[in-house]
Amino acid sequence: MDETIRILKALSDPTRLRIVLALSAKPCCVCELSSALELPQPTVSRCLRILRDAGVVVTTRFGRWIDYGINRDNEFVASAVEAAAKVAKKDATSLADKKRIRTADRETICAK
Amino acid sequence: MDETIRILKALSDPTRLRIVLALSAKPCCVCELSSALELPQPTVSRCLRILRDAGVVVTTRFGRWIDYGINRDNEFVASAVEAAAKVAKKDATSLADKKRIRTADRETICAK
DNA sequence: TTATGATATACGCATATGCGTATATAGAGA
DNA sequence: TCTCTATATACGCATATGCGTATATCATAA
Repeated sequence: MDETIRILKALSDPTRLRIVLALSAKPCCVCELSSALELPQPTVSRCLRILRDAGVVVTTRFGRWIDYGINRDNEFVASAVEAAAKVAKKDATSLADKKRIRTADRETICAK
Repeated sequence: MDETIRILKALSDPTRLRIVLALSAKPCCVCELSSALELPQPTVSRCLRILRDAGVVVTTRFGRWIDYGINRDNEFVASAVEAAAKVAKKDATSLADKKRIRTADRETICAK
């Protein structure tokens, strides 16, 4: 139950839920999120740390980047994210975020 | 999305989730919850206020008591509670709570 | 092995949260 | 209408949380 609370707590912050919903569209790295959601890099990094500690997201390294993705292996996470994504289909911010995430290209973003 | 955040925030507290899981077994009043979960009455009342404001629970008056129940009309609430209940099936506290809730009798509790 | 760049952490601050204790309110029943 | 009692709120306190700014870390690519 403690784990469930930690997951709910992690999801119950606007910035973090925004990130989670973006990740549910496509796994991506800190810089892509930071760019697409227009959030400072430390903010994104901190949010992801909390989400990771709670077991909401998992990481995979791809060369110089670390990809974050939804931890669908966790049943509770999977159903909670799915339920939230359903609601988010009517949310302008989330829709715009997803669009920008899909077209985000880290080669371009990071080469600056 | 704001509503979703409010629901998640309301659920992401141990005491409140405990109450919600108990209510998912049987709608009941403040004094029954207070007695069955062994929590001070103001604590239960405050928790229920927050859950109600968030739209997680709804109230019905029955004579001198006010029954609180899960607001299953809200899709997100319904799926979140269902998912949490699934996890709670393996939780000792929650199982014990439910058992006490089912046998709780407010006539006895309140007549003291 | 070193430099670069992606990611993570530290620190400080303002705000939010949860609870215990005491007290108020409001509706049912007489 | 008045009383009783189930429920709600007030207040104070200790703790937790989120973010901006600055800086540290560390794996990769050269």
